[in-house]
Amino acid sequence: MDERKLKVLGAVVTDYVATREPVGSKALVERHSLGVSSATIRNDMAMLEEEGYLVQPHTSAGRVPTDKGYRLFVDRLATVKPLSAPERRAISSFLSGAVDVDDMVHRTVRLLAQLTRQVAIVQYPVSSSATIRHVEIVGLSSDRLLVILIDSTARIDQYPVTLSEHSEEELSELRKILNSAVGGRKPVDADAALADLLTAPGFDRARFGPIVEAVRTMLANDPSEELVVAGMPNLMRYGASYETAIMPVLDALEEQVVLLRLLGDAVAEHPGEVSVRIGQENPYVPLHGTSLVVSEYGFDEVWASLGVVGPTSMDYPSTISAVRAVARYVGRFLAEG
Amino acid sequence: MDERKLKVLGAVVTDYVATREPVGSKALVERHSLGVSSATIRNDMAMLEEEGYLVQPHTSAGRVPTDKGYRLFVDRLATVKPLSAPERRAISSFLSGAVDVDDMVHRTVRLLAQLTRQVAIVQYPVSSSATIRHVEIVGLSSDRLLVILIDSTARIDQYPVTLSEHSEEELSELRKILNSAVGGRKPVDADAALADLLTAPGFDRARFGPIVEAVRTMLANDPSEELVVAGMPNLMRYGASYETAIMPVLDALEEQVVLLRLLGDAVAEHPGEVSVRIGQENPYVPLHGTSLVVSEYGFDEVWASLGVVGPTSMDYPSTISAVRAVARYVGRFLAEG
DNA sequence: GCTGGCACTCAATAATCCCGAGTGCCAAGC
DNA sequence: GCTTGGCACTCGGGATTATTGAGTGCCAGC
Repeated sequence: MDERKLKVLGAVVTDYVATREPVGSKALVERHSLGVSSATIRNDMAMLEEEGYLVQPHTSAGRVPTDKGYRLFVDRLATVKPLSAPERRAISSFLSGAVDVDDMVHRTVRLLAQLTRQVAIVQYPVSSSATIRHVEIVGLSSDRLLVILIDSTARIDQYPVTLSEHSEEELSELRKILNSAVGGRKPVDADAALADLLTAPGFDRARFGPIVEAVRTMLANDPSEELVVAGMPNLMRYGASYETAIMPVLDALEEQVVLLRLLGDAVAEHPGEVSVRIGQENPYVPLHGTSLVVSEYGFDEVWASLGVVGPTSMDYPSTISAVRAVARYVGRFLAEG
Repeated sequence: MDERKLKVLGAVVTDYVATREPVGSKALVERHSLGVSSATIRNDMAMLEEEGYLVQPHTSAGRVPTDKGYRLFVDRLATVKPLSAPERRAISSFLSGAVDVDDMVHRTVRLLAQLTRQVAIVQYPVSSSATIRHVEIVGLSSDRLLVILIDSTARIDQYPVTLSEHSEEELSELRKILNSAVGGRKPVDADAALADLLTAPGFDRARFGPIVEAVRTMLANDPSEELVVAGMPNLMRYGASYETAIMPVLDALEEQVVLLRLLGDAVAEHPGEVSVRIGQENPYVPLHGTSLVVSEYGFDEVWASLGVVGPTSMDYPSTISAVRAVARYVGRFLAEG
């Protein structure tokens, strides 16, 4: 592809993203030093349109990039736009205040939404090597208990159980049994151990079964299937119409399953780097009008993904670098514990 | 005030809420059986306008209720609109699935947003009689500990602490000390007990001080200052302009302090019932274009508030009864544990 | 292969017209 | 003294038309 044509495409994308209005040949030569006249640019643009990188909303209007155009722009033109020093500081200080993983995820998603001014999504980090650290049983009242599960990544889960007439000794005994059954094990193994325990001779299943089941329920909770979303108000920033642009995104955001698959797919395609899905490249039809910018994050055996959803006419260089930077910082933060 | 004039005001409010368009005398006699002619209605409407209950957006247009008009409507006319059976079932089943307080708050706020199709806000319930139930210390790795605090309402808080070279015996000992210091106590008393503990002879402050401080930090976390918001997308439902209607609400929702005060004020004014703040009655200026419908909820010594924010032209009867119903159901749910 | 020139297109803006919903007022009627 | 039908009047908003100008494609000349 012609050197100048690439430059023209880049200029069209940049201007369109900035103004959100079709850009014409004259405006282009004025705003960019292309060294040729507008007539030449017109010819180039006509060719770019033939090749499917640009379209005219209507005759006698400027050009707008197509998904294909954005794609080429992202692949060949988008130079990484380094974050400003204040932005780096903001990321760093925002995240360093996090007190636990839960807090970190929430801080991250808000940070990302604020940085990119778009809708941000963060998946809970999941450690393939997480092990159960402790099971605790606490009496709340005469017949209500709270069963608590803690894993090596400081994740805590709780589940209420009703059990009449229990003594502190009983609970203490049960606590020991449970901890020796699941302590240090991975969730799957711990679950198997509990299944064995239920049928073990001498175990009072009728009485303590519910507690064991509570633990098994919590073991089955997979944090990697949780995600947090922020920045929905940013959707309104674009004058986009409710029907065509906002509703589909809102719907998609409700469907955690869909989002998880989208994130997973994107990450799988370009592991280790920021991956971009533009408009129709998206496997989920209602989001054909929007783009995803996704990255995985984590360290060692703890990995998950994060990203943003926005209009195809987003500022890719900035968004990509923001997503990348946040992913790196969060990874580093996780590594430091 | 004249019987018929009240009826006219009510009809104007109802029609305006339904259509969002100024309502005229003719449409009024057609849609409501008022038993008089449009000319008479015109006279009544002119008087209502003089008295400040209605306004004309411009000459030769229908009338629109003022804040004062809505106020009279709410105070004197709004008959409680009972919820439909399906709605009751929805509330009941939606809430009964809640597994703990945290879950319940989230379910409640989503339920309320869905029911009223507006932005819902729920404050975390706070029990003035909550007592500390248990302190647990769990080792995560050789130098990382997790300190966990559980109270009688099943609320769990966690805090990470770094402590090199600790033995299981040490921790066990410390656990006993801490639990006997705070167990069964209210947060304030527990905090005092820990303050004493820190200066007690024989306590290795240099070594265990950070753990005690972690507990004290958690004791200071006041859940009543937390709130959850849902239904922001509903803001877009009204064709309201971004600048005048949406931005102020979004801003307000970011300011937890403001929201807490608004909820508190509203509840304080009408304890025990649903209170309504219409437009300019609102002490917070940016929300002068919106109304709040708020109720307290809880049982015994556990109380908090919940409510919705919406345009002044909301459907007050439905909204009020939805808020009331949800508040009652949640209160009942809390009472049942 | 680039450029200036030129005729052409067409969305968006402005200008204009027109309609009818809605009003206020009044005189007549119950 | 209310209520009512009648009537002249107002004026926002929708439809229609005119105007503008940014932008294009094409072409002949450099």
